[in-house]
Amino acid sequence: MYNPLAMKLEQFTRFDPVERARIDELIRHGSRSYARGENIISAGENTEEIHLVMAGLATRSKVTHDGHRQLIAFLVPGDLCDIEVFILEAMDHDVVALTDTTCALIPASEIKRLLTESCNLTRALWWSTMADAAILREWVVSHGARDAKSRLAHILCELLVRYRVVGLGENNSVPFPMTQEELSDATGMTSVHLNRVLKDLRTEGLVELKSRILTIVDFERLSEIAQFEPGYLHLVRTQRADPAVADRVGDLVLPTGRGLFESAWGSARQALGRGAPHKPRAMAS
Amino acid sequence: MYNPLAMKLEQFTRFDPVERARIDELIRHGSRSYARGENIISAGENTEEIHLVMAGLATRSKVTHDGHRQLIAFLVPGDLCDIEVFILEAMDHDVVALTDTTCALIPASEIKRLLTESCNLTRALWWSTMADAAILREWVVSHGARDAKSRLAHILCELLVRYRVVGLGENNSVPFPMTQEELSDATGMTSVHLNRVLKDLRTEGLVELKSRILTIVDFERLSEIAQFEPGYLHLVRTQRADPAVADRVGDLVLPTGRGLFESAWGSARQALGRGAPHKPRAMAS
DNA sequence: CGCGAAGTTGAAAGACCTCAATTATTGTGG
DNA sequence: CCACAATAATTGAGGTCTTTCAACTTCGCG
Repeated sequence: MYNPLAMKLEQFTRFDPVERARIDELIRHGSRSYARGENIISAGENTEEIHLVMAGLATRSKVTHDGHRQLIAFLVPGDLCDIEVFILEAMDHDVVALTDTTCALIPASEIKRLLTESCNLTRALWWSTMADAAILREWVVSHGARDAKSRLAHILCELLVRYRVVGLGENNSVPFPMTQEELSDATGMTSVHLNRVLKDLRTEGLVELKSRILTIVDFERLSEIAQFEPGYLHLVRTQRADPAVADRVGDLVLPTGRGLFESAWGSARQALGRGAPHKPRAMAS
Repeated sequence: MYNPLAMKLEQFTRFDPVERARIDELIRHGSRSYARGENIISAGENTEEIHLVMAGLATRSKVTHDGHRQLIAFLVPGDLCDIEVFILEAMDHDVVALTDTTCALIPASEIKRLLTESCNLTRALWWSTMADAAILREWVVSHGARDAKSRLAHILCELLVRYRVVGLGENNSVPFPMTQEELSDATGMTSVHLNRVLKDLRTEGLVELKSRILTIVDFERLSEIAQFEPGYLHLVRTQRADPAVADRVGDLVLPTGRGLFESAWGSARQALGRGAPHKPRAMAS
């Protein structure tokens, strides 16, 4: 059974069979499908069931007072939509299906039970929310400090890596069902300008985007333009992590030797005596 | 003893004397001072002690490949700098003192113990990280969907409220030790442009900013320009919260009746049968 | 009082937006 | 399977917001 949540959490830790069974159990309590454009959760709601994206693509979004919509995050399979309602009184934003999307519905009580029963799973869930926050920080950097081209390139790199982590997409292609208008709401520019910038990336032979499939032709150059340093995704494959999991995204490697998980602070970690990050094998595009 | 962490967490829950003593204990394990400009934590580090800002002002920051610095968050007294190193392998950004700052050093073991001992305190800490993430989301909205003037106004409103929560500042004035250059790195514009936009706010009689004190002269109009809806800060004062705590920020009320904690989804919550949010008393500026 | 850092201002260039029209693509009913 | 409508993508021209560069002024502090 395809369990993207488990695949994602395995980026952080290794599960024993009991824990793994526990995660599989989580997604068996029911599911629901949402049509494209439908709200999965709306601001102000406080659901009793946690939504886990199983298939499709969703987004967090807010609309400003003057009608400008801003997408705040993408939710790919394996992402939890609303774990915050555990603690916060209500959602402060909408979660919208960007394409037909199905979510597993996890009763809040199940999560609560898990939090009291398994330390390892609790840590994994915590990691998940912290990794989400790290992505959010990078979005702030993108929007505040990068120009349109770099910003677009960065978001494409992010999506590629995140899809690959949950086993979706082949080679350097991933599903890309959203419209340019939606992509422009994510990158904080007009759809007209996005179209022009995207055209630039296309004519430079960096990406292809047709029939809802994004193909990154030249990941190395694109990630240079994006200043994409995957370390912020915190996909650490520690000693706890399964080597087989590591291989799942292993071919996303910059031929220059800057691997997916090698980041700007690799040297710092070495200095701290924790060793350099694992360097996956290089491989042709 | 001034304990800004407790003051902040009391926005979310009420503590019994034992819990309160536990929080006071946390900040008694030692402290350290940092000069302005000094790194409190650097990217790549993985500290054994959690840093809690007790006085001063700090910021999370990242520097892009082309040398552009982006501030990602402000850390006021009561904010935890690096609770993520519990879970993540290493910090993915720097935490820098914007003015002379002192931090309490909380041994990680103390936090761990707290997490296993007190359910209420665990929830409170979790709330704290989720409220931080909510602020981050609003920063993305600000940078992606608001123009320079609105963006600046928004960040000033945020700082005012957050300072007030921990009992700092009087009336509508708060400490504001950062330079315009640093503020421009936060708002994602050049210092030149920031200077002009700030001048506009000043000449319109909305704010005053001199000798490191920010005074918000007309909070109502400023928050209109900012489209500031304080609900995103999740400073819910539930039944668990102490009314005395509520009063601490209670005078930050928009004279029009849109209170500090009333947000766009007030009506939605009502429709869901959970009642309207608590409406603090209105009061003159 | 003098020095360095921070704040302020002007003018011109560049990035991005707006508006509007055109073309391509997708989905649907016959 | 095709025709049609609706949606999405593309392009052009001109305007606005923001940046760049450089000079100048003010402030803080020894």
